[in-house]
Amino acid sequence: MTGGAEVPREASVDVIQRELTAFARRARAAAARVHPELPLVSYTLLAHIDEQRGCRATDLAAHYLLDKSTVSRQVATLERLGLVERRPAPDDHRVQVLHPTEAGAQVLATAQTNRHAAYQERLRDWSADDLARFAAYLLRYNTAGTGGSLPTGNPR
Amino acid sequence: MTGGAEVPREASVDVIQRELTAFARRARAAAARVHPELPLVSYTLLAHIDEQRGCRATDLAAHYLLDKSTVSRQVATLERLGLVERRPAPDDHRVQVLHPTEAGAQVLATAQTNRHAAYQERLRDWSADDLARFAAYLLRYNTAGTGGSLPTGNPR
DNA sequence: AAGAACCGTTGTACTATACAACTGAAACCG
DNA sequence: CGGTTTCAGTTGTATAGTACAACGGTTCTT
Repeated sequence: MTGGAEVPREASVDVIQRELTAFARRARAAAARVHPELPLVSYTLLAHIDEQRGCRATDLAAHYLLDKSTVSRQVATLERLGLVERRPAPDDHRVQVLHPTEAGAQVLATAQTNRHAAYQERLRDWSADDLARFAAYLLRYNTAGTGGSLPTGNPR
Repeated sequence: MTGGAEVPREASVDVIQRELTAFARRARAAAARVHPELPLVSYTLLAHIDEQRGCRATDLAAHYLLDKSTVSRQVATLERLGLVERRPAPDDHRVQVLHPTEAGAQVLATAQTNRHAAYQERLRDWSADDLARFAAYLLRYNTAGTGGSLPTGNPR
């Protein structure tokens, strides 16, 4: 296998396409297993809010290619659950800055721990080198795609 | 960077987790761009039916970790669109074997071409070696996960 | 000050999905 | 053989997630 470029590009691209698709199909079910207590997308948004140390709904929409109405409702859910709070921006009354509450940070920490454990388990047999290379490839793949403007043409 | 196992496992697992998640989040939107004419999941199922040269609804459910009711409705949609047909299995009257129609095969071919082009474009700058290795890693990752029994605990 | 641009909410509609209850067919078993 | 269990698929019901469109405040631009 280490011979030298024996595998044609076409075939590799095919495999990548197929496997990434397969992954995506199952991601949802997998996510639900890891943190069943939180409505999945809400969790993702909460994580982003936390990472950013507070952000606006519009930022979330832009980052995840979601409609602002979708984000609005997700945030409303998170607020109802007491996981985020909205702080009106003093300088711009249109904006509300979102912050995780104490409870939100807690939930997030727990979920992250679980998820992390699941990944650790799944990748247990991998060598450190393989892990590093796989991570690098994924990073490369994803950042390459981020450039496109993506017309938000989701199914409706 | 090629020094030797400088990157700790933990960090790589983190990156893999984050990037795979990011990928999954965007997969749906991306899929819609590539073949907007077909309801996404229906497309996936149709592709599977085609690959298998005919299969049962139960097979689809098992393969994609979907409830049979979900598959039933998806198949119904595909049938309504004239993309698949059901042939009662002669030996077992419970079973209906699904086959793509002419039109179904056509739609599938077009969508696949588009999707393939999108992947080719995205992976244009990659060397054949990198593609092969990335493909191998994805395959390894996904097949490792397939073993688990996965209690189908999807969000509802 | 008028209009444009922006932020977020709400109304409406649709897809994807699950679980539960059901019908019909086949297999098992005593 | 006849009863029970198992299997395949459908339908009822409920929910998450999403989009688009229309709207009400806010801020910026000219």
